Amino acid sequence: MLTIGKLANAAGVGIETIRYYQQRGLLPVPAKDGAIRRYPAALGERIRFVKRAQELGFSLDEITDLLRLEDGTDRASIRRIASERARQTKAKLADLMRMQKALVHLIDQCEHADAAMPCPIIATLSLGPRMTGTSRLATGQS
Amino acid sequence: MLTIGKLANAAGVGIETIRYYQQRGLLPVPAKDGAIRRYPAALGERIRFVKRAQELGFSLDEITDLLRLEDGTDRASIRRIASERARQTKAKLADLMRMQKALVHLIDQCEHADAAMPCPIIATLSLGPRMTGTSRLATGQS
DNA sequence: TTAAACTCCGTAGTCAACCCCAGAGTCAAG
DNA sequence: CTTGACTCTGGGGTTGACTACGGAGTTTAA
Repeated sequence: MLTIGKLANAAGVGIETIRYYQQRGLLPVPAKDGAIRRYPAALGERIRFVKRAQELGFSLDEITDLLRLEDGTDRASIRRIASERARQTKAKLADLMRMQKALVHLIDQCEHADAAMPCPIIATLSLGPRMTGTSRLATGQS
Repeated sequence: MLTIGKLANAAGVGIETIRYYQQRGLLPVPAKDGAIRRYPAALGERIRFVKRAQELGFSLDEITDLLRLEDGTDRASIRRIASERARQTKAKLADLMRMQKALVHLIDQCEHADAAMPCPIIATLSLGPRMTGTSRLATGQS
């Protein structure tokens, strides 16, 4: 049994992260032992589960779902969550690739265009997207 | 000269977006004509400039800089901003590609693994990243 | 002329995933 | 028994790009 600080340290996160995960229902809030709560060391694994899932792009909401399926028996549900993530990652990839292509193209044009002309980057932004790909790019961030 | 509503409509944004851009210094605040401000129709172009730059992934801060270089004469500065954006986009692309690759791999494993075994997706998240790529993935979103 | 629609300005809320702080209490070492 | 490191609870702040709200004044169409 660890104090919250030791647990945080062992799992490589901040204390606030643990408290936040408790609020979100990702981690249990253990009963108090006196005035202070004691955490099973095994919770470190759970925290690392969350962190690893985050590295794959899962949101805490999705990870909450994954944790409910943690026994690994409902593979269809798990796959559904992972597939949805893969789908969204793929979409974002497509967006970014279009952006990257357009950027590289513009920079290249700017480098090789006549020095007397106004900058092709500004010109393109001013006049509208007559760029290499035409489809709508995501405006948002995420 | 347009009212703010007409300008917003013409530029395809909400009124609040215009006010926000004014706060950020992306758009001027015209003097009042009586109790109401009137906007030159040409500001629509400026708004569309911002929106197009956003589609390429530029932040409003970067766009503020681009607007200061709007005359297109300082091509080196413009290229520096665009190149930095291209660099970051590229980095994010690399991250996303690693994620995507890992996800697809896991989903595939889950689909083809012995039904008696626990789900490989959960197993991988539980045991640690022994995945196809080893480098650190961005934890954040953005 | 009166009602609807619009404008002004400022503030506050949204989303995600935390981080930081204050003040009081508590625990372990010396 | 004191000191200092830790914990508790509750709150607010951060980032980016907005969106929503409220109440008062104003303009415009019927």
